[in-house]
Amino acid sequence: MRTEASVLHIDLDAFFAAVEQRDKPSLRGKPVIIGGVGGRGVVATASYEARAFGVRSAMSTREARSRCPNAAFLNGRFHAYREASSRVMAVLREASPLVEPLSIDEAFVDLRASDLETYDVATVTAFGEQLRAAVREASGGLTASVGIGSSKFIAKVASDLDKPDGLVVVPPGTEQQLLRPMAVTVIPGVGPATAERLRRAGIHTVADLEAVSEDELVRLVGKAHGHNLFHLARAQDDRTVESAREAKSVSVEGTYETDLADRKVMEHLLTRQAGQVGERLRKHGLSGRTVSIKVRLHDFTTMSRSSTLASPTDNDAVIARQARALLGALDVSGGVRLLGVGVSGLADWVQDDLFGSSSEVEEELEELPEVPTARTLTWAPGMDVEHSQMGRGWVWGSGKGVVTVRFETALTPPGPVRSYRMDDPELQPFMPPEPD
DNA sequence: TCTGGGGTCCTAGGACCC
DNA sequence: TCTGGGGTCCTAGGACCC
Repeated sequence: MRTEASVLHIDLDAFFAAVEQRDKPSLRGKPVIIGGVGGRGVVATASYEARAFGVRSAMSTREARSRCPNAAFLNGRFHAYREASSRVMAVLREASPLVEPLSIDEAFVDLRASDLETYDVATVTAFGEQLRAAVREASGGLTASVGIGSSKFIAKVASDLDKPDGLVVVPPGTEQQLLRPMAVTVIPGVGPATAERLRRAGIHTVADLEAVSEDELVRLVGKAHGHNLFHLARAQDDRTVESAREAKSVSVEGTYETDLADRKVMEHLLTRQAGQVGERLRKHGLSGRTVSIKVRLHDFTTMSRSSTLASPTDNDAVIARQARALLGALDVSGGVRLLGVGVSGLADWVQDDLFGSSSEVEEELEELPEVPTARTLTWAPGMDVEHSQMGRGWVWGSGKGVVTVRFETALTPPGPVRSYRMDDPELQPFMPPEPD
C-alpha cells in the first residue's frame, strides 16, 4: 500500500459505441448498441443514449431491442477498436512507461515511472487531466474516465465514481472512509455468487466485511478469496503495476443461431476452430500442450474436456484431431448451442512438425457448411463496405436479400443511403490493414 | 428460442511419486 | 485387516472480469 496517490486507472467510456459514433457522424447523440445482432446475441457495449433506456452490457439483444427499438444495432468492428486502443495505449506509455493494459479499453498507469516528482492531489489531478486530453486528441475524440489513488483497487474504484468523462483522485488516508459505505460488489472478484453468500451471512457493505474475521471469511468463500476480501476490505492492496503479461491460453468459440444436431457438422466446426486457434498460436510464436473443447448443450449446461499432449503443438491438424476425439466421448444427442476449442499450457517455443499437416485440415474444410453464429452474419450491421462507384460506407441494415448502406465516414457526413441486392458484385467488404 | 467471446484464477479430487 | 504425508500434475467445473 503506497502512501501517495501514484496509481492511475483509465477506462474509455462506452468504448465500442464511442468508436462507432466517432466514425459515423449520423450516430452521434443517438442510442448505439454493439453486440451480437442475431437471435442469440448479447450487448457488448451500449452508448450512454442507449443506457438511458435501461440497456446494459451482457443483456440479450432481444431485450435490448424491446427496450430501445430505435437504437442502431451494430455487430462490432474489432479492427477499428484495436486500432483506437493501441493509439490510446501509446499515449499512456508516453506519459509514463509503466502501463498495464487490462483489456482493450482499460489500463493501469504507474505514476512512479513518470516524470512527476510529487504526488500531491493538485499535481496528480493536473497529470490526469492532461492525460485525458491527450487521449481525446490522439483517438479522435474518445473520452475516458480516470481514477488515481494509492493502489490498483482504489484507482479502479475511483475511475468509476465520475463516469463518463470524469476524474477522481482519492487522497491517501481517506480510502477506508470512501469504501466503508459501499456495497461489497465494489471489490473486484465479488460477483453475484459471492455477493449472495455474503448477503446470507448479513454482510452487505465494506464496513460489514471489515467486521468479519479472516477465518470466518475463508470459511464463507474459500481460502484465496477469503484472504483477498479480508485485506481489500481494509484497502490493503500491494499489487504492483506489471507491463508484460503473458498469455496462458488461446481459444475460439461460437454460439450458433440454431442448435447443432449433426455430429459431422460439429466435427467440421471444431476442425475449423482448431485452425483458427493454431493460426493465432503461430502468429504469436506460441504452442501449448493441453487441448480443450467446450460444449454448451441446448439447456445451457456447459461441459469441458481436455487432454494433455506429450509436447506442445501449434499444429492445426493435431489440435483438430484432439478436439474431435474429446467430442467423441460426449453425449450431444440433445443438441448443442456452443462449441469451442482452446489450447493452454503455453510455451514460447514450438516443437518440430512431427505429426499431421495443414493440408489435412484444408481438405476437411472444403465442403464445410456455413453455420451462422450469434455474432457473424454475412452483411452485418456496422460492417465497413466499399462500393465500386460510391466508395466507402457501412452497413445500416440487411434483410430479404437486400443490404442497406450508408455512405458516410467521419470525413464525409452526412452520407447518402442506398440499398443493394446482397449478391451485388459492386459491393464488397472493406478490409483496412491491421495495425501491428 | 432469455443467457457472447476471450480470457484469468481457484477448488477439489485422483493419480502418481518419494 | 490397516491405511502417513508431502508435492506435482492433470482434469472438470465454477466464478469472475471486460
